[in-house]
Amino acid sequence: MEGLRILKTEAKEDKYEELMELAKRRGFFWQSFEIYGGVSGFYDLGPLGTLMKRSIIDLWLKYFVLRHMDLVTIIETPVINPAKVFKASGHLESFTDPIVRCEKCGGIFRADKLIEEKLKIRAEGKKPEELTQIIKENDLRCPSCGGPLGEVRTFNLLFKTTIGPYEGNTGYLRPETAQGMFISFKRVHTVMRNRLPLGIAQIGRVARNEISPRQGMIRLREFTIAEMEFFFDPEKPGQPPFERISGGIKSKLNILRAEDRLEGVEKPSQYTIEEAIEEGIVVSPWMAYWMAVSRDFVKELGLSEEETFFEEKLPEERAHYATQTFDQLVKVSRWGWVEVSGHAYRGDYDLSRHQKYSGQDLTVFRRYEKPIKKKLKKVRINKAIIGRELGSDAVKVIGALRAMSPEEVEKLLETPEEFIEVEGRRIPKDAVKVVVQEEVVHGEKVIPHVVEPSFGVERLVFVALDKAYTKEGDRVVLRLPPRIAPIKVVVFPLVTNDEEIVRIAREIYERFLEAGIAALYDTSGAIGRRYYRADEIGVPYAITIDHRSKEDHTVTIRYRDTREQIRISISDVISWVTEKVR
RNA sequence: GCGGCGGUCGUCUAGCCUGGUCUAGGACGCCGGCCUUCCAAGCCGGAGGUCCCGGGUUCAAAUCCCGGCCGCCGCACCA
Repeated sequence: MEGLRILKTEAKEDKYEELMELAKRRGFFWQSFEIYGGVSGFYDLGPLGTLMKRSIIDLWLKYFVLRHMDLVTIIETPVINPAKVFKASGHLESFTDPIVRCEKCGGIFRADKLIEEKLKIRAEGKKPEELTQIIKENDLRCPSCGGPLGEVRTFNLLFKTTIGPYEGNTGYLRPETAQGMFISFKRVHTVMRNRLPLGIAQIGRVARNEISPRQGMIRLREFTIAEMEFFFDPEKPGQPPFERISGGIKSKLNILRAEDRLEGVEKPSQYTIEEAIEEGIVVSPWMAYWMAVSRDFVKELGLSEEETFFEEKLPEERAHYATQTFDQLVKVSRWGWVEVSGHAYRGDYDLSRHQKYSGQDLTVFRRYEKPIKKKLKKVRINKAIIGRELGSDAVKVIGALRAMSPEEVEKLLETPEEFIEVEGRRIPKDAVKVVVQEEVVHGEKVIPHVVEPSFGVERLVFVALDKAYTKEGDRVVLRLPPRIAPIKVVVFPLVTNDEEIVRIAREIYERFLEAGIAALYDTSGAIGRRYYRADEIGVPYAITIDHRSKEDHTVTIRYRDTREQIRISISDVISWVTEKVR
């Protein structure tokens, strides 16, 4: 991670402290359980943070679901899952890290990694006791101080609970929403009239028992994920609707490839989506497509194209289910590049595993373009003849004949005799025939492949705030894009000792509320102070009612970012703002 | 988990080293009133503090000691 460290120092201006102070003071977010001293890895969203998060989720829905209603649908599934689910998904196995602690310096190490590195033997998947023994037998020491190592113990990142009053009935909180989509895939696929390709989206809370979460809102133990499992036929994936993304298939993605990273390259290169697909940089056209959608989506949060890129993960960095993974990184002031979304090619891993563990058929039917005619040999048994000849033994003999393949029966029939012998009984040759039959096959069963774009929503909130936070001298302005601003508009009477001005202001404010626009009404202090207050929480538009409003029924609209003002008829104000923030 | 630094009204902070003068001071913000002025910080008044938590030392603890929690930085960890 040498690269990351270098990039980290690049981010000079550290507005983190100021931003966190603002977030707390004005009510975007703060650490949870404050009155009990706080618990790391948990954050409350305040009034403004909650509204902002909802706006971001709406925007995500617009990009990933509503704009793709012909391809994508959305569901909600439980946070608590029975143990079976994560046995099947591999999380119970792979989400558990064996760790060992140095008794001298207290350093913590992945036990299996340590053994593999030092002894060059495979240690993955071994039990903690076995690992402890290997360490003892080979006298492995602490790699940083040389001290003795303790017992190997496991650490599982899944939160455990009990379902109902039965102790043995273990449940876990989901670490991703994905399993819900896999488990309900068949049902949704049916509901969607067997559509394929088919995206199933879900926005929901997940929990990961991180060892030591830091970095505030960036690494949480409980957070919201917005993700989609996009299912398609690997042989006939279909054509993604590239015309729906900004710039189409010729538009560019910033990608840092794994092979380049291994050679020490730290800067991403630009590839057109077409190139990325044709040159196999991204293994699936659909994966490239959703990466492009993600690029467009993140841009709407206020980040420029230079401030986001896709980093391909190295094999050892990938999750157990993925064959190719890209992280979408975004530049923030304090930590440099931060992951906001993951793009994994999950293949048929999840559906295959659930098919195996549940015993249910999770395949879809791939219809051939033209039905295929197949010539098949079949055994024809004349039960009447056998019945007449053998009486009560007939059932046994017929059963035996059925169990034989056509080829075996053909062999029996090769005898020169007039009869054949089955189960010790003779039956006439003409009771059994092998015929060649033509059958029409319309298709076959296949397990779809899956690509998954997955966003951490709280990170998006933080990243957007971090980007939006700017200062003009001492003046703080949150330059949030209007669509994700928690408060869309604020209404000010220029003065409060003029009844008519106040009345008009009040009336306009009421109309905003009626229209469902998040609006504020502020009369406290001088007008300049009120503008400042609004700028600080990112309200993009301020409506001021002044003396002229009484005469010509116009008001001013002030733009947050430029402080410019335009005059507009009162009758147009609501629709003007609505248009801008939708 | 380890090491370093830190935790005082809503926010930022003074005080801590050198225990008592702290009934914990200030600024901003907030609330009420005055003023009415288009880019915050005019006037008057007010509310607001478990000095992170627990224990110890002491006649006396925001202040010293121990343990814990939380935050930041570094190391480790981050399917």
